[in-house]
Amino acid sequence: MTDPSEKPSHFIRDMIAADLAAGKHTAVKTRFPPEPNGYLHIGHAKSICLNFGMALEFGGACNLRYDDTNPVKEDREYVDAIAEDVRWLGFSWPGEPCYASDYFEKMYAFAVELIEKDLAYVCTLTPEEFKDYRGVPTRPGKESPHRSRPTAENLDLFARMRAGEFPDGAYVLRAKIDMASPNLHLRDPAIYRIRHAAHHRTGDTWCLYPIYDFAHCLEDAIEGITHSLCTLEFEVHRPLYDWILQNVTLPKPLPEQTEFARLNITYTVMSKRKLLTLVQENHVSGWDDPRMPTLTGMRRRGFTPAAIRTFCERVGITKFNSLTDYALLEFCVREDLNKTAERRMAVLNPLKVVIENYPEDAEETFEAVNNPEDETAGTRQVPFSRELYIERDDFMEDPPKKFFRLGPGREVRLRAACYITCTGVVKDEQGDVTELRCTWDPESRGGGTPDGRKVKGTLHWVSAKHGLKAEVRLYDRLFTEPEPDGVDGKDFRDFLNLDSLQVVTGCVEPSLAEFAPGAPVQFERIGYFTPDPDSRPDAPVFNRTATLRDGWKGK
RNA sequence: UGCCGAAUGGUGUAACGGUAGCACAACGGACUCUGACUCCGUUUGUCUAGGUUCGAAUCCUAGUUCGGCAACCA
Repeated sequence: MTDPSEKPSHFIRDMIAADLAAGKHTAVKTRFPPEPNGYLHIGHAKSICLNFGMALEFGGACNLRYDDTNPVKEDREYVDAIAEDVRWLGFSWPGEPCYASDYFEKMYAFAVELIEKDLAYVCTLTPEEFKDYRGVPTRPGKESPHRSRPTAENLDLFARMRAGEFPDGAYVLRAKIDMASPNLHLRDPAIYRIRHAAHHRTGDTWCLYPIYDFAHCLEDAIEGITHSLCTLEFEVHRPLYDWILQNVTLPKPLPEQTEFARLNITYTVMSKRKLLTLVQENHVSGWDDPRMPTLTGMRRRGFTPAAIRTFCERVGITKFNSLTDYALLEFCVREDLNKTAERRMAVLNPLKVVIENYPEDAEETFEAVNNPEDETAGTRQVPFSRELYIERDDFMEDPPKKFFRLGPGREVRLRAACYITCTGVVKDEQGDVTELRCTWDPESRGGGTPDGRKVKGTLHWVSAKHGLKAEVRLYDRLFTEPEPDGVDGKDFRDFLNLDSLQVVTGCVEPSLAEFAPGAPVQFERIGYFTPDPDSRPDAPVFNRTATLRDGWKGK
């Protein structure tokens, strides 16, 4: 899929194609500019797929750039995790990642240029005064008394700000634009603030840091970005983005900012702040908790890069604030995993079955297909013996007509093995079923019989003697509300799903011990799983990625 | 009551003045050694009101609704 015409169009793809066709640019250059203050989530994946995707599609390049202009919030830990996540998603960037902090010296020079052009001034209003002077949307602001400070004095003060002569917050550099603008961002916005804080890369070199609006457009220009794609909340910043670029000396063409709607998915939250809260308050085990919408969490959960990329493509790119159904994400993983995951059998809620007419000490193996969707996946041998486990849900003592599974006197097929008929039910004092007595038909070895009789149900099973005990972590949506952060007067934590994690001990096919964390597997008739990093061959742990679709649902 | 932006089935998206299409979801059916997969079918839509036009989801006007913006955050 390298031909853009094969994909459904969206306005950004159309715009880039038009820009290229018009000769506005000779090559496309985009960037993905995360701030290293948290882990990447599925919302970032949309942006990553867009930015890297457009570059790939049009034969250009996309930079990974850390927008690290605020040392108090950023950390090295995040830098490494972000690069790993982008790579995992399947994208690469030219050379080393870029850092806004690499441009601090250049940015400083651009700030000096603005001062020299009388387009910036040092202001000593306190933050409270600053806010007061800015005014409100419906009323113009008023000009700072320092607005007319002479250029030489501005230059001197700005140099002394850099030299560390003043404490945090004492002075700020402001762009001189228009205090009466209906756009608040144009009312002489602050562009540099004093922060005596160690930066994760530049250390103590600086105590003066540029603010986003000033820094970001310059980062784009310095890197020769042609299309600066960001989310809708920056739409009102665009006039300032353009103003900065137009008022300093820069080669043309200048980068242009285009905004698109961020991703929202039902039953989850998508802000770094809220995700951080979940981590800090221990509602989840960490950023990589499989219930988190973070890429690291989804990876641990068993989501594949291909599934996430397909999802991002299907969600589309628009300027409309939408809420995408989690079911679409689930569909995308199932679609991918159905083709790639090997099948195995695992019983999550075991019910013992004794095959009365099967010799006590005998055992044999049956050949099972690893993946019906992929012949090259081959087959495996599955051990069978007199005592087995089946799923408790696959038996009903008094089943309704439409129940295809096991019941007294009923015959079913054991997947890849043989037919069995239930001949007796053993119960404990409470009357709960503890064991099933069955007989098998040796003629049905392999799953069919010479007389050609049909059975409606096929059950998965595990030989009691050969099966491995495994911890299985069943994950469900983290929230009970489709829009946990969209309910008036309620906090998103009010909607945490207390049953989002259920841990069971299952009995699994021996061959499952060989699976490595991240490797996808389908437990037949149950769902898609992957071993957790906690998993060990002698103590396997599986995370449920997604259930299988269930067309029966117990009706 | 300021500015910016957006409105197409339950959800997400396409159409670029010429038959409103696709996907997810839901429902029904076929197939089936996974009640999976696959296949077939059904239901549901252009925010409202005017206007331009042979013809409007698309262009114009007015309105309605929703989202964003008042960190020395990004």
